[in-house]
Amino acid sequence: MEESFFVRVYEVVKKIPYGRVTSYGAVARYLGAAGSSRMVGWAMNNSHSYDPSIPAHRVVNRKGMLTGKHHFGSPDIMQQLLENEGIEVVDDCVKNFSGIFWDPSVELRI
DNA sequence: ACGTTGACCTATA
DNA sequence: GTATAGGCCAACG
Repeated sequence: MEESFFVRVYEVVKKIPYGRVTSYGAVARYLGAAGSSRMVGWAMNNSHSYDPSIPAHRVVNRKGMLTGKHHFGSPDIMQQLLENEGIEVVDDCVKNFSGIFWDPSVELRI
């Protein structure tokens, strides 16, 4: 299975449970590409080209801040989607981030 | 083809 | 504790 790094990211992101969020670094580390967190961001950028259904809104940066909200077509979509799942978002930052944080390298345990 | 940018993270000063 | 630098790999100009 020679799945590209991007595809790997998509698979993990789609496995994120409801009402949970994760960070780019966590996904990158789970894929064994710790340090290449930027590639995860690029993967999200191309996510619409592979699978538009990818919940990229559940992926935020280390601070829990919605850094890529501007890439959803409208900067409000990401926050709306998160709030729709019961996630409180204030000032473009996820509340109780550590509480709803979902780490694939811990939950999936590879 | 080269240079810069990019939805980031970690480390050092 | 805040600021700056480095690194990672791929795509865009």
